Amino acid sequence: MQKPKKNLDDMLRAAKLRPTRQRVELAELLFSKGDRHVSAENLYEEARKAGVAVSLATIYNTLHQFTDNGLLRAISVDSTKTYFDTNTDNHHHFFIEGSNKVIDMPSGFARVENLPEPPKGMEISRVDVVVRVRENAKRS
Amino acid sequence: MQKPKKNLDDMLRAAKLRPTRQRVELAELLFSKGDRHVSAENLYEEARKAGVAVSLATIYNTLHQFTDNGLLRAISVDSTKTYFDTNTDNHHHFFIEGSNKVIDMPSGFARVENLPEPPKGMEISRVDVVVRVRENAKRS
DNA sequence: ATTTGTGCAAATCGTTTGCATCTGA
DNA sequence: TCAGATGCAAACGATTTGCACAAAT
Repeated sequence: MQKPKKNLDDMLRAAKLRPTRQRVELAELLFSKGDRHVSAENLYEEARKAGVAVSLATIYNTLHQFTDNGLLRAISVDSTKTYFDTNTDNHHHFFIEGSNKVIDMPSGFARVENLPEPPKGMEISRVDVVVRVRENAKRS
Repeated sequence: MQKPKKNLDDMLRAAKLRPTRQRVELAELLFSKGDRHVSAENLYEEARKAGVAVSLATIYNTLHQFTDNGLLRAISVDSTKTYFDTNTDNHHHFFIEGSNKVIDMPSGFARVENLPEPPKGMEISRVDVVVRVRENAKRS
């Protein structure tokens, strides 16, 4: 289910964030088009194209605030960039080596079985599965 | 150094790398103490303390060469740093949030079931599982 | 009016690169 | 010898930060 635009303000308020112009506009970009994976640079470009005036610093701030407040999820694959996932449900990812792309795996797939006990005094906060894929070896 | 390094030399040769002084000494640091996870900065420090003369650039080069040749494995958890694992077998990791530590999970644990088909034209190169853990919420 | 957020540029941090100099086979 | 390695410093790219200004409540 999609987060309707009417409720962007509420969504932000619920996340204890003031619905400022930038945050609302970025939220709209992020949450009105289905699940996505964006990098800061990405979103910055997109905002520019959409005529949304925001600085890169604010993009970073906003992405982190959204993440800290559960609106986004940061995913770390092996590129040097951080990607943010608008889908905060439990699901995993494909990572395309070479093009450094991240693709959602349909949820329900890649269940992890037989987890060991976490170290003493620790609790599991999250389990991430990244399936690295590469182009099939070509034998033309 | 008294202990013959013949085995290290051979390991490097087998990996198609010239057994230079730096590479042999770094290999010794890396592979003579059981499984470890090091960052470039880490290893640099350790080398310095051990009186091994290497530049940071060479550390990076060496880590990557070792990785490219199957002696090491790069792991990416969500910190901004890259860690290298001396255990190249199939196994997964705990990541301690807060202290950014990486811990090996005994191999055989964390089997991933029900993997979806990779995208068309792609083949799976590796499956990584990272179990993020944090200190238990204290309820005292 | 206060508090909180934003923009900009400079600063940081991990990592990479260019290039002159060495070194192992 | 001489291709391949190394060291250094400068270059880099992503991200963060300091601080004056602007906007939300």
